This record gives sequence, C-alpha cells and structure tokens, in this order.
Amino acid sequence: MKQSQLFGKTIKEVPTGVSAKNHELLYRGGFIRESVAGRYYFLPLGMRVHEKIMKIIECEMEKAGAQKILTPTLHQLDLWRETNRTDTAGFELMTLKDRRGAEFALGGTAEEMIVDMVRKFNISYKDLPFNVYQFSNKFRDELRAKGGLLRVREFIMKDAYSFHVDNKDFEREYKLMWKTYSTIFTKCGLETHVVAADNGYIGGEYCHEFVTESEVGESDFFVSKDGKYCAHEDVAEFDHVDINPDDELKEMEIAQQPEWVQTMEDNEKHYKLPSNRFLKNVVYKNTLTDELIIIVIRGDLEVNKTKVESKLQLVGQLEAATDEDLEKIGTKSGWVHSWGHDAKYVGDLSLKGVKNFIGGQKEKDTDTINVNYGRDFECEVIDDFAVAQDGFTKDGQKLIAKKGVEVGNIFQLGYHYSKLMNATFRSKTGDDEFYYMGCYGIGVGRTMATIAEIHHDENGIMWPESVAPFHVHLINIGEEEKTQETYEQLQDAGIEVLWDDRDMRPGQKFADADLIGCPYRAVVSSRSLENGGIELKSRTQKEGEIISVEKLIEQMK
RNA sequence: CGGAGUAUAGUGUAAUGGUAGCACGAGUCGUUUGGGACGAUUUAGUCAGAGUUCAAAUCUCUGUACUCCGACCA
Repeated sequence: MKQSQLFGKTIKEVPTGVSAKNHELLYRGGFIRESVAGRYYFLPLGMRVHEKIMKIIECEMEKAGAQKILTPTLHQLDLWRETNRTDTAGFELMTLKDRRGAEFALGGTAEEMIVDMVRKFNISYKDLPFNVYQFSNKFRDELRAKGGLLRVREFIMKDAYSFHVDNKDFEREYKLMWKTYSTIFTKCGLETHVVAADNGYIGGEYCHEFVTESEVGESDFFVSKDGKYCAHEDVAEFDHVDINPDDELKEMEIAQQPEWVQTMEDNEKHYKLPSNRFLKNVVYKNTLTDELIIIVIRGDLEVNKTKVESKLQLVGQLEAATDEDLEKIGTKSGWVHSWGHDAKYVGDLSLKGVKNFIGGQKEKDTDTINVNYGRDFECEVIDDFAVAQDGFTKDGQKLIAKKGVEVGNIFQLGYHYSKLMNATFRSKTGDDEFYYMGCYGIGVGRTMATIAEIHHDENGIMWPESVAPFHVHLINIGEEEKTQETYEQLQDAGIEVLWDDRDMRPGQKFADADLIGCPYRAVVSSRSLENGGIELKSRTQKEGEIISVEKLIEQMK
C-alpha cells in the first residue's frame, strides 16, 4: 500500500475531550474517527488491525472445533420475552418496529437467537456437542460511552454458544474455551488475568472474565497474594474476622445521643470507636415489585449490590431507594432502623463478627447501643453481601485490588436458556432433555484498544507483529526509483508493506511511522544506499542496521 | 437517569455587546530533504432555532450534540 493513496491521515494535536491514551493514538494515527458518542468509523488502518484480531480469534476457534455462523441483526422481540430479558436487560436493549409493526431488538447478545436456531432442528444426543460462533455487530444502549473504543454502543463481537448433553461435557468445553481464549489474547500481545465474575443478566451460575490490567479499565478485581484466587469485585469473597471476640456481651440499652451525630464520622468521633463497631443500613428497591430491601452491614463495609441481586435472585431489578421510598416506611436517609420497618431485612455475615454494636434504632436524640445480632434482632437472610477491600484476606492470603479491561468472557449458562425456551434434544433413553449450555464472547474493538493502551511509547503505538496493520513501513528519503523497486520486491514476496511515498520531510515521515506503529521501519536514502542497502529498525528499538534488499526480504518473511 | 460543564475552519485556540483573528492542516508555486523545514499565495468557521439590542460568537430561552463525575453496565 502506498501511503499517498491511504485513506485517513495522521494528526498532530490531541482533540479536546480525548483522555484515554489508546483513543488518542488510534485517533491521531488515523485508525478511527468518531461518528457520535460510542459509535466509530474504522478507517483502513484500523480495519486492518481489527481484521487481524478477528483472524486470530477465528483461527483459534476453528482449531477448538467451533463453527462459524451468522444470525440476523434484528432479533424478534418475542424471543427476548421468552427469557424475560426485555425486563432485565431492557435498559440497554434497543428495540424498533418494522412497517408491519413487528417488534425487534437490535441484537446485543444472541443466546435467544441461537437457541431458537437450534430448536428448529430435531437434535439427538448423537449430534452433541457443538459450538457455533459468529462475528457480528452488537448494539448496547450504554448509558455512558467512554474511553474511545473501550466502551461503545455498537461494536463487533465474537460470540460463541455451545450445547451439551450434560454438565460434564460442558466442563470439558469450558476448559477448552478457557485455554483457547488464553491463546488468543497471548497471540494478540495481551497478558490476561482470568477473573471469576458475576453472570449478570446473561444468566447462569458462574463465569470468568479475561482482564488485561490497565488503569483505564473498568473491571475492578482482586488477586490473592499467592495468585491462586482471582475474582471480580462483584463476587470476591474474603475471610470474615471477629472484631472484638474478647468483649463481654452487654445488655442492649437506649442511649442519649447529641443531635449533631449523623454520619459515620460523627459516630466515630462521638463514641471514640472505629466504624466497624457500628451498624449500617442500606436500602434498595425492587423496581418490579416496589418492595424495599434493607441490608444491614458492619459500618466499615460497603454493600455489594451484585451479590445482593445474585443471591436474592433479583438480577437487574434493584436500585437505590429514593427519599420518597424511605418516607413511605416512615424514615429518612441516615435514620433507617436495623429492624422493625415494613421491608425485607437482609444481613451481611459481618453482623456475626461484632459484639455490642452501636446503632440500629436511631431516633432524634437517642440510639440503641450494645446491640447483638441473633439476640436483639435478626434478618430474613444472612449471607455475604459485602464488597471486598484491598488488604482483606481470602484463605489467609492478602487480597490485592487491581483494575483492568475485560477483553473477553466465558459463561456457564447451564439450563438457563434451554429451560426458559423449552429447547430439548432426544437422549439415549429416548427422553427429551434440556441442553446444557455455555457462551463465550470477545469484543474485537475493545481488544484492539487495549493492545494500543498497553503497547505504546511517547511517540505512538507499537503493534505486536500479529496484529500490526502492516509488517513493515517503508520510507524513502529521495531515491524514489530505488524504493519503488524495493517496494515491489517486498510485495512480490508477500510482505505487508506500507510505503510512505509522500513528498515530505524525513522528520514527518519518521514521526508518522512511530505513531502508526508498524513493527519494522525500512529506510531507503542516499546514505543507506552508500552503506550497502536499506536501514531496518524495529519499532521497539532505537537504532537500526543497514542490510541488503535480499536480506530485508528474508528477515521480513 | 441525576449532577456539572462545553460547543468558533479538518485540528488546536483567541476575540470584556461593536471589523471573527492566529497556529497547525489542506491547495498552488518555488527552495529544501535523516526526526514534525522555509518563503509567497489560496482555502475554510461562530451547533440549530427563537428572543433582547442600533448592533450578538458574546446576553436570554428552547432544542441538539459532546465531555466529565455519579448511577448503570460488561
């Protein structure tokens, strides 16, 4: 490719509002342009990288035995109704009608479609297992797009869906996909943590995210010091410790409290006790039933909404209660009681680790003290509902908080969809049985952005060879005829070469080459020719070496 | 969705209610050619609509878009 003919230009200045490094570099290098928030044009350079990543994914998926298909972009909305996902995923699901008034969802993920496709066949246990995948545009009406390609409203995703006779066969596939994903990301030049996570509205019982550590990422997760435990903040567990095991149990009583004591800090100041000695109440509302749920937790801990939704089986249904909601049960923010309101009470495990809590029944100028869980009050449900924190331990190992970009994930779906959609196969015994399923996704654009985020220096991107838009960036300083010859030789040898044939100063060409970030740069100039050939330099190194054309072709192969 | 902010040429920026300017970019001509050259010349803009005013980029209102924080999400 001659750069003079390449559509898309590099740009020197950083556009206003661009903060993520990958966004800046992909924009300045002429890989992408924004259409509207969260929707991007992929320019020729960006498309080449995108396609390289797709090829790596495709190659590994095929190796693992998956088969490529394609579903329509518009999904019959009735299918989503079968699985109740118009409610739980409704906020990011986009719907539209055709001229007949038939309702469709713009596909954001395709479990229903695939199950529906499979349902159209008479399938027996002999046909199982299989794994089908596609690359397709996914639409998510995100409340807020950001970080360039990291969080968008429209993107190409590789999504795969596997069907099995039972859990055992599924587990084999899950391990295979785990391995396949690790290989894919390694080939893309990304190191990933495999993080246990929450299934959210996708459904199923467990899943793992592939996360590349990065400051711009939005996945918060924990890794134990020995590396054996790795879990997303949404699900991370930790060892619960007794705060004051040696204290004697005291009688609960009502104590006078100055009116200025309102916040947790006020409490700490007034009682001269740490926040872990106080009760805290957090109120959520079930948006479907309007039921209020009060989570009672140790004062120093935060409520983990994902754990609450998951353990109470209310995925996607909870939101923070408003002042009006609190008014309805006769209280207000900061004065919620740990028992007695007309609401469902849910307790965190931490309640059992503290003797003589302060709080629980705060009135204008009084509060209860020496409150003990199990003796003075009880919750309907008690379980782990807290957010883990950096420095907590899990199985005795310290947890380290990390942040990263989720580039892929693998889900166990179990019977979730097959039961909701009544999708069965004929078993060996002649019975109809539900499929045991899994699904597996990779965001291609997000992977591309993450690679740029990880592989760059102050001058530009440093693409790994496997995903680079071109293998070598050929630059001539004068010497056009000689370069033309070299260009043709490289092309004939099947080497992906971008020739900067523009009539520009060397400095500009070098700067652009650094920005675009091809793995190698080959310079043809009078100086290089005098020294016997072409100067070849790796993008990651400072100095190059002069070699002959023949050797260049040899090395680039 | 809640809160805040911004909107001027392809990009970055200026203009306190009074001539829309500068730099980069792009075009043309010439010189130049190993780390974003130089000269000449050309090009292109006030988000949309309404209002106030002799006069609006500037003030007011409405709309739209974008950014940030939060919520949400994967």
